[in-house]
Amino acid sequence: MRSPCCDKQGTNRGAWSKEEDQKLIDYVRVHGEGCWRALPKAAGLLRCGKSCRLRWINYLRPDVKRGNFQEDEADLIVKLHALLGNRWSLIAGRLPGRTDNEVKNYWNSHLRKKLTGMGIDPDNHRVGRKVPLHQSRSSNSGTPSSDGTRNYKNMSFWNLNSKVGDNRVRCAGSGSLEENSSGLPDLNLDLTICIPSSVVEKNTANPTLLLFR
DNA sequence: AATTTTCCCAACCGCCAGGGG
DNA sequence: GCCCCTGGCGGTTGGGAAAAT
Repeated sequence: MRSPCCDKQGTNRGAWSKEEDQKLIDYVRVHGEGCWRALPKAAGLLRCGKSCRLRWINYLRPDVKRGNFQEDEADLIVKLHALLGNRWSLIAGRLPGRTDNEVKNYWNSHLRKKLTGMGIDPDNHRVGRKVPLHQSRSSNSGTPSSDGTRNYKNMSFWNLNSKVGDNRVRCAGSGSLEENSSGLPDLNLDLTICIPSSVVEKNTANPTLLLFR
């Protein structure tokens, strides 16, 4: 049994107060990010290091973009999710100022419903049929290695070059996912934003394009 | 206006990978 | 090669806000 990341006794939990936020901001400004385990004590916070890291990354970091998602951001998330699955950190990495938590929440609360309402299975991005997720967690979250463990680090070959606002999101690799064991065809996604809606309308035979009407 | 239900999101939890000793 | 520690990730939850009754 692994020991907890910190001593839960005597640590604050739940929502952060303004004072706590300020202490964390002040500390990181002076000392920079890192060494999260030691940070709470050094910064005078009664928080676990993990909690500090999360608070900083998801909320306090100066480059965090807050507010509603733009339409092109939502489109990009859907496209990247079709390609990468629940790889929120990778998806967020293509959305400047957005965090994985934010993307994940937005997906679960908005985009999932939106797709479902359009008759698209949000798990596999296909129209009108539910494909068994025999791979469980790994089925939509990365490329499982042969031993069943996640193998994210090997994903660099995707070499995605997205640029929100540049109308350009392209997978530099083959752009397709290999056929899986269920015999389903490749998604073959070309991640190009802002396809003229008139063009998309004519391509309803392509399920992936349905997403972006 | 009061109560209940639903929705959203910040925060937590557990697991995993990588690095160092 | 093994163990421990830390950072990072994705799934889940709890509580407040908003909407519905």
